[in-house]
Amino acid sequence: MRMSKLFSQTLREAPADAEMPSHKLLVRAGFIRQLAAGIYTAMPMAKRSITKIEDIMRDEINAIGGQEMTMPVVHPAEVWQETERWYQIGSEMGRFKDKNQRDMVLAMTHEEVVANLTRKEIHSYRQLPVLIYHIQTKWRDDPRPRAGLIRVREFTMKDSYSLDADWEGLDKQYEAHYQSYFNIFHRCGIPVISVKSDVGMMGGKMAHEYMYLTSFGEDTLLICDDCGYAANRHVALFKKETSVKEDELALEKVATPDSKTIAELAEFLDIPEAKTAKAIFMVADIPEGESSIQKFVFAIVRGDMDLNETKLVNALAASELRPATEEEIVAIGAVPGYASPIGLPETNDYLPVVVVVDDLIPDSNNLVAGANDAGHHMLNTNLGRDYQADIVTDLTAARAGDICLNCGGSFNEIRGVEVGNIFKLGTRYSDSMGCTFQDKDGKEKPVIMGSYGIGSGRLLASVAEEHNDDYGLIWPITVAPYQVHLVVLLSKKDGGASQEEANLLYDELLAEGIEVLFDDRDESPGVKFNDADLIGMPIRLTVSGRGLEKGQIEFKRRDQKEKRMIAKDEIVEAVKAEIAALHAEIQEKIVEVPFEE
RNA sequence: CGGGGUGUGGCGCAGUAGGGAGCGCGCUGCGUUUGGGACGCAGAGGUCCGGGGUUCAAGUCCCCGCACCCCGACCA
Repeated sequence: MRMSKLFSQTLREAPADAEMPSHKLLVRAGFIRQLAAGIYTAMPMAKRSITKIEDIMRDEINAIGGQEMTMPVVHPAEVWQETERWYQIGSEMGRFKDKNQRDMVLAMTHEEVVANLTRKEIHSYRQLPVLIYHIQTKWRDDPRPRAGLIRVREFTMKDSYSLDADWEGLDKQYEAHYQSYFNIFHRCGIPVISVKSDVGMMGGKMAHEYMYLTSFGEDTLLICDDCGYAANRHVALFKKETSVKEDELALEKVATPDSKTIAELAEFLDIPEAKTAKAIFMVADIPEGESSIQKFVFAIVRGDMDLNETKLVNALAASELRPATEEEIVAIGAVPGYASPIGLPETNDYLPVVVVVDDLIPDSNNLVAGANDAGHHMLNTNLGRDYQADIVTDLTAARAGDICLNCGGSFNEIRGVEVGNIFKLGTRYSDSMGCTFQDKDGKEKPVIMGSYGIGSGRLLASVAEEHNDDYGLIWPITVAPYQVHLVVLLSKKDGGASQEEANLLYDELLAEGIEVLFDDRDESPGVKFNDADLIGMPIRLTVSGRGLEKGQIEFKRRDQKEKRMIAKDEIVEAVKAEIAALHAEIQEKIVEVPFEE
């Protein structure tokens, strides 16, 4: 490709709205352009990289038996109603009506379509197992798109779906993906770890996320350096230090002016935060058949702990959970800032109340809690005696320094970007959509499903995030839009010899099947070199009068400082050898990763 | 959805006290230059986010919207 014809330009300065290095560089280098919040165009060079990433995905998924297809982006609402996700998912789902006023959905993912196909196509155990996949656009109207391509609303994802006759089959396909996903990320040049995750809106039995670790990541992970336990903060389990059980003391109401927060309260009473009970108020939607009921949730954790909302959602089997407003707190008869389940009216006109208590509370007695009276708290509150819980379960979020449940080591907290995930769906979709087959024994059984996704744009951004320096991007050979950046330095002195030589070399490289970006623009050397560094192709060749005097061409790897002068008639071979070497370097990173439950 | 911020040529920004729409880069033409974002000369390019209002006069003051960014919530 001649840069003089390339449909994209580099920018000297990044737009003010970019913060992450990958975002700034992808924009500056001319790879991406924004159309609206979370909606981007992939410019020609980004498109080439994405195609390479997707070809790696194809290669790996084909290798474990995948069959590529294409499923629609627009779905009739009916299939989403059948699985009830039409009702469970809120504003994140793109909905519109077609010209006949039929409800339609923009695909967020494709379980419904797969299930719809499965029930039509799969009738016998003889047709199983199956692995199908496609690479397709998704729309998720995220409340807060951010960080360039990392978190967007419209994106392309490779999603595969496994169909099996039994659970052992699912395990096999799940574990095959487990390794093949590592291969995909390693071939793209990024290190990842797998962590246990919440199943979220997908439903199902087991899930892993693949995390690319970076301080700019949006997910918080807890990692035990001792035993290797790694989990998303949403689900991380940890060993709670139980307090020594004390004798129950008498309930006592005390004045605690201006002590609305736990910190203020502990300070005022001069007690540790662990001796207080923190109440968090939420309103939950809990599905019941095709509709759902709202409940007011009173969540209680010890004052020194944080509520983990994912754990709360799972405990309630809620479809939505949001903080309660002050008005709502008042409406159930509690006093904001001084609320607790003690002395709440039995009934209220607003919503039914559910009290959910962390499993540390039954062992922690004589805690200070709100008195439901402005400026007052209760001393020595005890679960069971002073108030009752509807649910007692693990509700708290693990933090750095917490104790690993497996080995007693302590957790580190790190940030990561989720670049892929795998789910054991089980029969969640088969049951609701009636995907059954006749087994060997003649009985009708539900198809066992799994689903596995990787976003290609997010992966591209992660590669850019991993591979850059102060001057620009540094693409791994497997993902680079072009393998070689050919620069010609123009000079009138040489009578156009450099230009002529560069043209010849360009044609020769192309004839050898090498992908070349040729900077044939009438620009000064500084501009060309800076652009070459910014765009970041793995190999740079420079044709100039200076080198040609000795019959040589300059050769430089983007990820290395040294430059080499190579004889003109050896340059093509040298480039081919270096490309092979770069591939070999990537190849070394592709390793087997033992599957961990 | 809460909190914070920003909207002025393509990009980055300035715009004092309410009165002239500017600067740097980029872009066009001509010339000189050519190994790390060159130089000279001449140019083009603006609904100052939108809508109301105040005023003789609004980029600037007031009201109402919208968009985008950041933190949180949520989410793959």
